[in-house]
Amino acid sequence: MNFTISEENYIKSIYHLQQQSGIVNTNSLAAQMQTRAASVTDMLKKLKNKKLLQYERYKGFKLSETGKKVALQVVRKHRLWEFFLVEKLKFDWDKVHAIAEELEHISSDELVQRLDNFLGNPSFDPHGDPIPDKNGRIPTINQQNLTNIPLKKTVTVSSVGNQAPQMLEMLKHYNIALGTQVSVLNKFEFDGSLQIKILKQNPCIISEQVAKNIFVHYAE
Amino acid sequence: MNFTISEENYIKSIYHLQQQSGIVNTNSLAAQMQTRAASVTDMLKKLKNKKLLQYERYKGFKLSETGKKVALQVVRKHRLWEFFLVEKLKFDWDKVHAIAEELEHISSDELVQRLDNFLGNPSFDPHGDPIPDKNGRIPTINQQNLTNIPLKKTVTVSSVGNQAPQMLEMLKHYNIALGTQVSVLNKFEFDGSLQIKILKQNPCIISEQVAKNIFVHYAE
DNA sequence: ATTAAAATTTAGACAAATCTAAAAATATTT
DNA sequence: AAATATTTTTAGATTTGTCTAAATTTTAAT
Ligand SMILES: [Mn+2]
Ligand SMILES: [Mn+2]
Ligand SMILES: [Mn+2]
Ligand SMILES: [Mn+2]
Repeated sequence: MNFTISEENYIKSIYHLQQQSGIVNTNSLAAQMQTRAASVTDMLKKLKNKKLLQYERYKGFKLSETGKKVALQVVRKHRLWEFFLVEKLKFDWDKVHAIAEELEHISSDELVQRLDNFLGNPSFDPHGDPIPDKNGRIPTINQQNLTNIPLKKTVTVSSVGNQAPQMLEMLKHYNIALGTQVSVLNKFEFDGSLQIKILKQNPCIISEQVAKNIFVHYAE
Repeated sequence: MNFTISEENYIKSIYHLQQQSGIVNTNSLAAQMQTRAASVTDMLKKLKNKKLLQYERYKGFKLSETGKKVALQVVRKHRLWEFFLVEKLKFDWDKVHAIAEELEHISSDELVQRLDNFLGNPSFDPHGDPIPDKNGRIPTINQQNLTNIPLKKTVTVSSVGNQAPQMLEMLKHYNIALGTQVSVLNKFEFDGSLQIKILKQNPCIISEQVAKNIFVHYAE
C-alpha cells in the first residue's frame, strides 16, 4: 500500500510518541506535528479506516501492527538519508534533519535497499539512533544516561536525546560528538550540573539538562 | 520563492515542450502531464498569477524568464539525481527516471550544491542530457544524429532522444550505451534502416526509428 | 461564408489536508 | 455531587489539485 506524505508524517510521529508513553493523545500529537487538534482528529479517522490505527474517540490511540511496520520503514529511510547527508555530503549533524524529513518520503523500495548497501549497511544514524533493517528490526544498544555513570569512568558518547538544532549546536561548542570519550569528574548537588573531562580537553561543566540528553556506553 | 510539486512538474514539462516548438498549447501539455486539458487551464492561471508564464487564453503560452530559471533548477536536480542513482547506486539507466521525478522536488539548495560536488560536477546525465549549472547555464555538445553520419566513420554515442524505458531496454539488448563506439556500414533505402558495427561486436541492423534517437559525436 | 471539427476554457463537483469556532465528552476541583 | 476546566470532536470554510460535462473560441472544410 502507498501513503501520502502527510499520512507518513503522522504515522511516524505517533510511533515516536507511543515509544515513550504507550498510548498517544490528540493534543500531544498536535503539538508534535505543529498543527491543530481538529486536524489531528480528521487524520486519525483516515488512518483508522486504513487499519493503521487502533483508535476510539476520546480514548486515545496507538498504531496497529501494520501501522508500526509503515512507521519503521519511514524511520529507516529518514535515518539512512541522514547518514548519507553526513557521511557522504559532509553536512553537519545539526543540519540534516529537515532535509531527511523530505527525503524519507521518496517511495522506491529498491532505492532504499541500494542506498543502505552503498552506505555499508550502517546500524546507527548521525545522532546515534538505531536504523531499522528492511524487516523493521532495530539493533539494540547497551547505553546509559551520562547522569548515571560513576565518577572517573571513561565512557563513549553513543547518542543524544533532544536533537533540536539548539542542542546539537551546543554540543558542537562543547566539542562533544558521537564517539567522543568522556568521564565525569564531579556531580554538583546544588543544580545537578556535572564537571566532565573530554579527551584532550580541559574539564568543563555541563548543566543537568544537557547531561540528561547525553547517552553513553562503556568503551570496548 | 517556493513552489509545489505539481507546479514544478508543470513548469518542467512546459520547458521541455517549448524547447521543441517555441510556444506550447494546452492539449500537448495535457498529454505530456497525463492529465486533462481543463486541469492544465486551471494550472496555467496559477502560474500566470505567479508571473512564471506568458499566457493569453486560447493563444498558447510559454515560460517567463523567471519561469525558465525555475525550470532549469528542477532539470538540474533531476539530472544530478539520475547521475547519482546510476554512478553511485548502480541503477540501470532505464530505471532512474521515475525515482528522479520524485527526488527533483527536494527543496534544499545546499543539498543540490553538495550533491553536485560529491558527484564531481558532472556535465551530462546518464542519458547524455546536459546538466545545467547552479546559474542555469547548460553545457553545449557538438552532436549529430546517427542517420547523418557518413559511412565507415567511427563515432561515439553521446545521448538518446526518446528515453522511454522501452527504448532504453532496446539499446541495452543491442549493447549500445553512452560512450559506445559505432560506425555505419550501410544505409538501406527501402525502410531507412542502418547496418552498424559496434566495437567488438558483429554488425547488426537497427531500424530508422531507433537510429533517429541515437546522437553521436566524433571521437576525440 | 457557413458549417463542422478541434482546441480551449468555464462551471460545478470532489478528495485531501488544513483551519476556526462551537459543541460534546471527560477530568478535575470545589 | 455540582461546577469548572481541559481535552477532544464536530460543523462548516478554505486551499490545492483534480475531474466531467457543457460552453466558447479558433481553425479547417465544405
Ligand atoms: Mn517527513
Ligand atoms: Mn537522526
Ligand atoms: Mn517530478
Ligand atoms: Mn535523464
